[in-house]
Amino acid sequence: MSSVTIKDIAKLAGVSHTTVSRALNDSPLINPETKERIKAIAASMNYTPNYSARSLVLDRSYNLGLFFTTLHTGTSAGFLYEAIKGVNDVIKDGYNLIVRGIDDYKSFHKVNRKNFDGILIMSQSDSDQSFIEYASDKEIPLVVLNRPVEGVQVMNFVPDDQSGAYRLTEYLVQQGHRHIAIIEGKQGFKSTQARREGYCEALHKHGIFVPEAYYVSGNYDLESGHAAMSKLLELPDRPTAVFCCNDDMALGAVKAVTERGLSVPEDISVAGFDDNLFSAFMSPALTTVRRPIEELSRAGAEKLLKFIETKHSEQSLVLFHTELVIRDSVKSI
Amino acid sequence: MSSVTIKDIAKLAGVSHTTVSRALNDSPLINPETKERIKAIAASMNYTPNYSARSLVLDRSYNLGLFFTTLHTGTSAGFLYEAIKGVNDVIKDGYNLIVRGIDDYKSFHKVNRKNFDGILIMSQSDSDQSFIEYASDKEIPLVVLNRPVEGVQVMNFVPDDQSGAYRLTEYLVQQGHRHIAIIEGKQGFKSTQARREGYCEALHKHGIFVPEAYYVSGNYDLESGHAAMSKLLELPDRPTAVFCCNDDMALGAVKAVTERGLSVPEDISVAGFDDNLFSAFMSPALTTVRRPIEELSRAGAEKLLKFIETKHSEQSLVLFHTELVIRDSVKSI
DNA sequence: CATAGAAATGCACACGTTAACAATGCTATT
DNA sequence: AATAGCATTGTTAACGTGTGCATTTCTATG
Repeated sequence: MSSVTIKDIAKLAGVSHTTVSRALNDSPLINPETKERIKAIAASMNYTPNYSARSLVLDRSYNLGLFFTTLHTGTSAGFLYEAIKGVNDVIKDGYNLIVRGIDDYKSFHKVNRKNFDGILIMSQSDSDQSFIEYASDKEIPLVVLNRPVEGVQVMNFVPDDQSGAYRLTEYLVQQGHRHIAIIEGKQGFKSTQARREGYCEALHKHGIFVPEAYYVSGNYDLESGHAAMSKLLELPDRPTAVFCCNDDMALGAVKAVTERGLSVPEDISVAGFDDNLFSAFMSPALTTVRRPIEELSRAGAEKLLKFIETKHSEQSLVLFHTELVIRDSVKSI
Repeated sequence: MSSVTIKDIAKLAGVSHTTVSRALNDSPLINPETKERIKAIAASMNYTPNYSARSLVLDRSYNLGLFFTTLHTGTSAGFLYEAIKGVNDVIKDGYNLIVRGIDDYKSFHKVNRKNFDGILIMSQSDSDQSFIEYASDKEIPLVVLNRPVEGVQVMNFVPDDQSGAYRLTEYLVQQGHRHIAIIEGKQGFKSTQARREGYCEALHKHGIFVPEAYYVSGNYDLESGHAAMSKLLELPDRPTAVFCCNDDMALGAVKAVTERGLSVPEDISVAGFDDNLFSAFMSPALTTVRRPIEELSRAGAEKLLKFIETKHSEQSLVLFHTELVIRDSVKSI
């Protein structure tokens, strides 16, 4: 039927709707006995509050946004999964989590303070800078994950990709590799740049020169890893190790190796980045860098909620440690 | 600053707020010239409507729910990803998509007609039957994906898992296998049952007896596939082929094979189910059954939107064809 | 006993939007 | 010229909830 309102309850309880509102919100103004009585009646009528009405007067939407740069190419399934899980673990029953790709919005019209109590942006590219600025402009409480953002004052949680890539590359060098290629991430993504820089930094420090042909572009998906590795394998001066900028591409790369009758790591070593759920179960198990996306998402969500409650924020940029995970896909030579 | 309302616009335009409302909603009642003038003013003040107010009076929330049985064990990353992508592709700017695990709700309180214009349930288990009944009871427009649901009148979109499993198993038999084991899905999930039944049906039809030890339980995640295959490999009468009830477990299973120095498919054949994004890139590429989750989600979302618009639904159960995908992980013997 | 003050409840309005109905001015038809 | 009818705009109430202020009742204190 039509839903019951506090006025219906009031009528039945013989009080005003004000008293009902206060009782259900546990106001100290109300006599404990009446309070209990009203709550009982409400339960028996199985009343559920109209959040639209509440939102209107309280100026809160109870909506939280989790936005990705895109839900299409560049965002891996594991990445999405971990982020959603992390955030959903933190938010209580009181909030709705709205998930969307920024590039799915034709206009940002609907994104404003009335509609969102807060926003988490899983930012992967400079391309969403305009969205970040828009949200900041609208004074929506804002947490940006994954990418360090400049120019705008936001709460920022990012994994230290560069030093992760650095340590991984250094590890390859320590295993005796001197011919190390890189399969890069999606063009324009900040993470692509950070990982390449870590890679270059390590090689430069050890005085290793990288020929142009060892830089191969990819876009973070499986196929691009496969295609890139295929190119590398046909090089006259084939590398002994390949750093793939994420695990998806590493899986594709390994495939390219095995389908030529070669093997990892005997004929060529492969390393990845992210430590996806599946990476430990690849054959061979993938050496990679763990990026704590779920923890980072959880921390971001907690911070956002606290900010919404207290309107007070302290720290603005938090770096999350990335960790070298050594498995079996790199050979010592 | 504080946001602008239609009354502010009205004041500036020298008309009543009703006229503004009508103008912005393209009512034919309004003189085209005033309409344009008002729209211009609204844009210049960069007005954005308060959806809470609109929701209150129109009795629509502009929220759509996409609910999973759980976001924890049993839901693979690829599954979540495809579903979200499919639905988000369909819904327009006008709707918010709220993603959540049903088991994350302490109480269903917030789930009601006022808060959700419609709900998609990606149902994986009988355990969410109570949620489905709850939503149906509240008369929320409801689409159930992935699992055929009984007892409740809903719009239902499900992949034909059983016949997929049947065809896959029959294929294994055609390749000469007579010792075929199964690594099962999560206990209590409907898909687990359907796939087992397809498997049994095929073997029974070909008069093949399955020893008790060939039924090994799993829970759809990588580790369980690994553990289950480890058990099978230690059997005195080792199977020649193993049907893993999803691709994640197949990956784990392959791992168990290779880390014993054996190889797929030379020493043992492995098949999966789902056709995850990564399956084509495994080594060897996985023979599996494609389950069109993204298409199915898209179809479900379209149906839901149409129902919300027209309040009219025709067909109630739609079966989606599953397709055998033959790759390299099964040997002919 | 008078009264100050606390405890409990109600009245009335606000939030921003839509829509039924009323009102106004104008045109065309008789 | 009177009037019916159309085009356009305004008046007012409604959606369900929360809250400042007024009101009532009761208790304790001098």
